[in-house]
Amino acid sequence: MPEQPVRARLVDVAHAAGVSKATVSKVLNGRQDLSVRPETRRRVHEAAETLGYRPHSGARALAGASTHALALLIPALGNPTYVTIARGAYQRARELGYLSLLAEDFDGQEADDSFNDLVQEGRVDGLLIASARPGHPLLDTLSRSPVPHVFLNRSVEGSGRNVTMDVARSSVTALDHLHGLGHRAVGHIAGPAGITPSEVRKEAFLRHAEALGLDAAPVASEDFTEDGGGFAARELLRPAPGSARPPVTALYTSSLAQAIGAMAAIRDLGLRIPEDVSVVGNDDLPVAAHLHPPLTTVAMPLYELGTAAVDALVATIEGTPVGDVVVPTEPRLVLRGSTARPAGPGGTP
Amino acid sequence: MPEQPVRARLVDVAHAAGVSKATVSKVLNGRQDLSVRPETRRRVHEAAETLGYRPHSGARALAGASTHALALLIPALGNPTYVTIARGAYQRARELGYLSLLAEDFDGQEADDSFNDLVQEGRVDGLLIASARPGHPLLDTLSRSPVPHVFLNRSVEGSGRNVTMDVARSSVTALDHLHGLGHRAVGHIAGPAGITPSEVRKEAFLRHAEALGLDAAPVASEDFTEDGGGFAARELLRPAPGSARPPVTALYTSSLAQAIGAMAAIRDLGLRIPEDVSVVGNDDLPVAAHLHPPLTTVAMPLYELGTAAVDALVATIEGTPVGDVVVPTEPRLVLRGSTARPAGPGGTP
DNA sequence: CCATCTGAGGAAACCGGTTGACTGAAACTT
DNA sequence: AAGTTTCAGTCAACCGGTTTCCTCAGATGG
Repeated sequence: MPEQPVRARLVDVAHAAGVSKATVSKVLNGRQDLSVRPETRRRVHEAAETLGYRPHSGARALAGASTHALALLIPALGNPTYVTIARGAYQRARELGYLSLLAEDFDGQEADDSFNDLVQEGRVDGLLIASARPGHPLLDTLSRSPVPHVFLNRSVEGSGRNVTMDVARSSVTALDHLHGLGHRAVGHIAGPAGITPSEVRKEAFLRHAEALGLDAAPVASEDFTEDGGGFAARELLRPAPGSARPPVTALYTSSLAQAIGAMAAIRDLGLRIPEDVSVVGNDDLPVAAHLHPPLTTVAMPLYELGTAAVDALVATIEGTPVGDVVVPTEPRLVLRGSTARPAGPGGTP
Repeated sequence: MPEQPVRARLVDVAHAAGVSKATVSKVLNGRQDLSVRPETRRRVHEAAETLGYRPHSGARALAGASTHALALLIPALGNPTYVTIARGAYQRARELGYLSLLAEDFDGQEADDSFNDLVQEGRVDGLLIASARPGHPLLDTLSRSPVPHVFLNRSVEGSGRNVTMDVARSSVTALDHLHGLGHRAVGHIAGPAGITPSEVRKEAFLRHAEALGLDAAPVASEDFTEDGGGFAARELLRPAPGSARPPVTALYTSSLAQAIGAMAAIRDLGLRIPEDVSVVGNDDLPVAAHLHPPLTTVAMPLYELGTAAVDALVATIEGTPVGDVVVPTEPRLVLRGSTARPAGPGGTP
């Protein structure tokens, strides 16, 4: 039976290794302000190993050191985008000796619940915040409190703590694809106003649409949900007065959920995908391949966003903040069945 | 400025209220082994309030008391089923003065990572385990360790710690619906073998199929994923040698993801939903309404499962375990467009 | 009138780590 | 040979709570 029924404590390890608590603590934490013989060091590690020693996080935190825990605050658990981010964060945190916890920071919540529960009660050393939005009470709290934190995905201008992806590039990638297929009128279903990636994606879309010389590039802003996507799709596809056909031949959405909602709406309108309307979604998640038709998406480096955010946060915790970071991996187009050449006046191929 | 930049500690509250640390601790924890004047009690609460006092969880844990935190272990973050469960758990935990953390307990992980990180390091008082499966290393660890825990959704026979839903009833509900529409050959896409709700659902399906006198009730077991559902659907719909049409007119799936995969497969086979094949899924989540066609589901009381599990765990932590629990709320049929009368030899309506 | 009881609250040990100051021995200086 | 460094590690205070005895004043009892 290799494991003890009771937790091994620091003094147990010290006793087993024949040294003092202080020595064990310093050795295990790899402090260099102490000189130990290699042989002693080895004995300590060995004793810790065989006893299955794990430091009590509370005791550590109390003693002024770190809890070695971080928390990732996400706006909606149900949004699969964050699953990938969370996995990246968890994995990287583990590699750095931290534990990454997950908390939903939803709107209905009391102002600072998560902050109080996690930070005020001393459970974590820092926050990865993916739920920032203008006016979020948390932002105010943070400005008055010295807790290390970074913003990921949704950034806060001027904070110098933003970890983001090249969202503008994703609009360019999507538009290039549609343009290459022959589309000359493309609608964009954007996310809510005020949320950074929404804004950036939208502006990049408009800019690149102009650069490509598109005939039309209307935008509708809605929630990141299925309903939002459906609603926006109906708006963008409504024929102009006097016309019989929709003003655009393709839609590019801000989220995968919006794409799902948009596809349902398109069909409700009696239109076919991709024959009448092509659809490109953002974020490549497993479900995209199982839609009908399978959805062409722009795959964002979500996993890397998680790892990069942890790197930035840990650096901040350790006193060497790194400033704003943009994940270097470029968005990548994943081609599936929801996009095709438009059936223009020129005739179907 | 109502909030201090630095955390208020117990002694600060004590000082502000003009009493000792001991008194504050006892008053705030509502211990009755101490008699205090109502007026003193009021002063203490008031001081704690104005100082925004929050006890340091680590200090608490160290002093032998509880951390007031629980962890919910789920097998897959991406599975939206658990989102609803997690919300129920979080909310109920909060009402009981606990914090519910979320951890993914995935297969690729080192044997007992979550256990070590959360329990061994003293971060939580108990575990809500939704990721049990036969042979899971965690089960072994738990049997050697006295950590309070309950199993939810997936149960462990004989543990006396299972919190489940009336899964058998969901099969009955689904079958009754299909039978009522006139279906006489229904296939069931079950979950993996060995996982309790899968087994129970499958057996209830077979039993009730026999009770209804169905002509055929084949079952295919696959993963809870889209791919699993697609694979199983192809198998169940394969015409018998010498026949041209599928052997069943309806499919009942174990998970929502399976239903999505099955729908894609059905269409790939050139069949229509619901004209050729009706589909009923388990678990009613937002996306079900946005599929094409919208999916008829059996809504399980997931939120209640989360709250009930927390109730059971907290009871266990406080020394009064409650034994196995079945959530009383009954599964409910949510009628949408994926089910219809079968187009039998008797002709389409 | 002194002993006892009860109500209201306090003193201090303790939980398991971390950390800066300190010590004893050996090695090196001069 | 005495003083100074360096090495290798130890001591003990401290973090912020909880909990187990205590104490002390006033009320009660005989």
